[in-house]
Amino acid sequence: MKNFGLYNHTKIENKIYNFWEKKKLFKPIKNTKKNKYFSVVIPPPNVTGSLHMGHALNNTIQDLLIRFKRNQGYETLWQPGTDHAGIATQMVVEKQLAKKNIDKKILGREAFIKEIWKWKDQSGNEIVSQLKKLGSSCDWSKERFTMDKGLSSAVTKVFVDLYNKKLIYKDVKLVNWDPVLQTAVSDLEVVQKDVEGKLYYINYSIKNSDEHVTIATTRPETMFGDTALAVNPKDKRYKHLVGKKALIPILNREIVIIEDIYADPEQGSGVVKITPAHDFNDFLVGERNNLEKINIFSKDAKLNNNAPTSYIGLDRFVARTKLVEELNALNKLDKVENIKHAVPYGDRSDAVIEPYLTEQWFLNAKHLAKDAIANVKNKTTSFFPENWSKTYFQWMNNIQPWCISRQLWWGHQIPAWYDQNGNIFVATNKKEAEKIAQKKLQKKVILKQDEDVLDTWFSSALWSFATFGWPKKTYELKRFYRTSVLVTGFDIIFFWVARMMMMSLYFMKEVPFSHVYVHALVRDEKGQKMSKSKGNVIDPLVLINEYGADALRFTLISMSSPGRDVKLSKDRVNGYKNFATKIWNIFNFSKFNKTFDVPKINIKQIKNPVNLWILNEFKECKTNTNKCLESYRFDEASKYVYQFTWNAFCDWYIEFAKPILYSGDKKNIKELKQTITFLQSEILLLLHPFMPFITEELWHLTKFNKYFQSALISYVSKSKYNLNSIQIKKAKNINSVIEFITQLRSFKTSLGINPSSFCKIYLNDTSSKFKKIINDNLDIIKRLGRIEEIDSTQNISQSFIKTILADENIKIQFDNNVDLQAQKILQEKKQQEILNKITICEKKLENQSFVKNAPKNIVDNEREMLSNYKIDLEKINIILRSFV
RNA sequence: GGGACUGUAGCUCAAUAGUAGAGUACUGCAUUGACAUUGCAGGGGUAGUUGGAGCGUAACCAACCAGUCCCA
Repeated sequence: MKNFGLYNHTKIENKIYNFWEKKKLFKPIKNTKKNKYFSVVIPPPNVTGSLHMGHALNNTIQDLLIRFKRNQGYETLWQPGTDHAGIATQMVVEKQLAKKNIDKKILGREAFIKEIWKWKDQSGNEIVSQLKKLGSSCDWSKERFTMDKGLSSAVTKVFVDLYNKKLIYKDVKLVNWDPVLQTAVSDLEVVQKDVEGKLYYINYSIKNSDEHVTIATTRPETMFGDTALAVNPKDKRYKHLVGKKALIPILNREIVIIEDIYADPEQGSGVVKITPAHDFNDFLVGERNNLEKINIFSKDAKLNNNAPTSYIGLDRFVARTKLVEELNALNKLDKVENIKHAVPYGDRSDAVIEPYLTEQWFLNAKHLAKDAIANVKNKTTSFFPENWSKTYFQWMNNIQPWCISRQLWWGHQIPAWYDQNGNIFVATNKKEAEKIAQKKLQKKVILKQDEDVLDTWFSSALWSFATFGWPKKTYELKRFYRTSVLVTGFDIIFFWVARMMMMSLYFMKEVPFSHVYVHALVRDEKGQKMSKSKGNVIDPLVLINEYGADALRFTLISMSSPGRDVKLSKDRVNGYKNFATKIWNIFNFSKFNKTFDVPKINIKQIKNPVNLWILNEFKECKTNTNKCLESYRFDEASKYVYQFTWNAFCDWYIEFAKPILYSGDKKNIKELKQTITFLQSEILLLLHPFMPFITEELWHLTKFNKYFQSALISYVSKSKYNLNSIQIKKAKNINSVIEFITQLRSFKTSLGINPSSFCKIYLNDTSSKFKKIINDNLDIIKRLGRIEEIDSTQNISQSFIKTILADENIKIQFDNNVDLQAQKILQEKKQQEILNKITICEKKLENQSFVKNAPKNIVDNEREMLSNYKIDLEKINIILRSFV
């Protein structure tokens, strides 16, 4: 075969991934160096999930880092897994059963959970196969699940330990209650939405008085649970009412009028109704004033026996309508205003959340937060970008008790048992609980386990150490904890990062990760959040099919600027598909021209300036890329590799290489081939973390795998080189060559001369250094500059144009007639530009405070610039004079 | 209400306070030995506005304008 054919990502990607998996190349390769390890735990996607752009970005970045470190010889583990997503999963399976007309309540808890496991085994791992499409090099043999045996026993142990330390406790409190799912949810699972609503002004009459007060509420039905009215202690208007009784309309129950700072004199009438069982603020007022808490709802948010008879059993919104009508009829409704206000919704059910009084399990997060705050403050764990630590602190400093119980079936059932008297026994299993109970009560007791399960995030919080086998002292735990970096989105800093910090510090006595890299949200090209309802969702799998995983990865990486959202457009992805094609074709070029040699090189022996130049460029590129990857500047890193590969290597170096290749100079050709081959192997290595599929495929097609006895994914680079000073000088000369060629092309274009037409160049007015550079690289200059002849001796006297190229006075002769007027205008334009620069420089240098205050090197630099500009001006003036 | 962030070329974004850049789009030209998924060249900037500190600012400070997000 003459070449490798056309680039076709669909033919490559699955094949390569299967190869990696089959050869078990994602497994860590052990080494004995203490700190030469690199580990990442995956943010476990929901089992119900399917890959969206957020996942794609998140996992691309992790894979980039993992592959980068793996190629550097680190013992590298990317720990994968999924989470059981309590509510979401239960909902999915419930819906499936509903289709078959099966009610989960009739089915019963045990059978229902069996159904969920069945579903999980059949279709729960879609997300994993999608992660593979992206190229994720997780060690799948270590895949974990938050409900697997190991994690479940870790969860139990953690619960029992924290209970025994009194950090987990039961409490009757207001919680966010989801009346549709009929479970408590945490603050974080509640979304505040701004909606159009109504503010109802209701008159409460004062007992034994003609007076009444008006209170305003958005939820009038809660008045059945009122236990007080409050006024501000400083509010003189109502001083006379304090201590008196008011009557709840319709119900005619007496409630007391109290003073409390919560009442804001500026707000409405200044009187506020207090419903401690149905409002978080009122709850606190109730605690302060020893008010009764009257619950008026049942679990599904229908009114209970505490409401008037005609309201019992009505849904909260039906009751509201009925109540408003009745109040109006009784003349108790002062007015109704339309307002916009924030209403809490459940993020899963989209139901309006009710503050609801129940007994739940809580974790004393405030206690655990102390260490978690301190370790970020002292940078044991640092955030990238650093700014996100502020968000972390803000939440941690105001942290509330974490409600960890959920009234669901799917999840870790709480390891607490009750006897018939309601005594609680917390233990790792029923037998243990019985033992404890027996010891305590001195008799045999029948125990019943708590029906509730734990919040899914409770198990996720153990992810950073439980996935390594904790509490067993495994090799993984010893080697890979603490993990190197956590890659995550800012939206789960509270949900997950903060909670992992707390749990890990408590149980491992060490932070879970050294770095937290927080990446952005992926938006559409207009900067809008992707959402199904807007219909602007771009499916990563569609992009992978169309453009290839490599192209998608490179796009996401290159757009990950810190502090910016990723605005994704298909055009960009297509652009990087072109980049992949370019890479492919450069290897085709080599194959076609038989430039492949063994990728071995003795850098010290390299003499040709173009080879030295590209080696030097590569070295700089690699240094810069590595630096950027270490500091999480992925956008910059991708820029370096892109520019080197396309601009330096393909556009310039290969063009330089052609005249050598087609010459008969065997020695020169050999050196060239060595350089090309060496750099092609290095380019594949450099690009591998960004574009793993195409690079691995080419690594095999070139047989580099045979030579290096390793697949690219696990090849550890050892090449290190420095050019000596003579070599560097030669390499730098090529920059002058490039400058000369570029400016010559530009000059031709500006004169309207066909750039492909040939010209003659006379160098007799140029410096001897420049002459040498040109003569040393004559072939490539002639070819790339389309120059027929370069003469440095003759002084021609007619039909030439003078110009400045690469800061040198050059005479050029063209075959066809040249528009001298255009040339003159061009030079005059340049003259003006230089004059402007000279003016700016001079002004600066005339400014005494600049000369006095600015650092010496800056002032010197300015002086040098000025003198250079003056030289340039003189050169142009000579040229302009020749037109006269 | 509290907090965080952003405003630079048509678009997406860079740049230690010291000569404002890249990708892409656009315009023109090119095509026989890797590649039109290409090459070469070109135009395009009152740095959101206004003040202030500073020899000097896109960058620092303040206010305002516009927008995004988080918490309540």
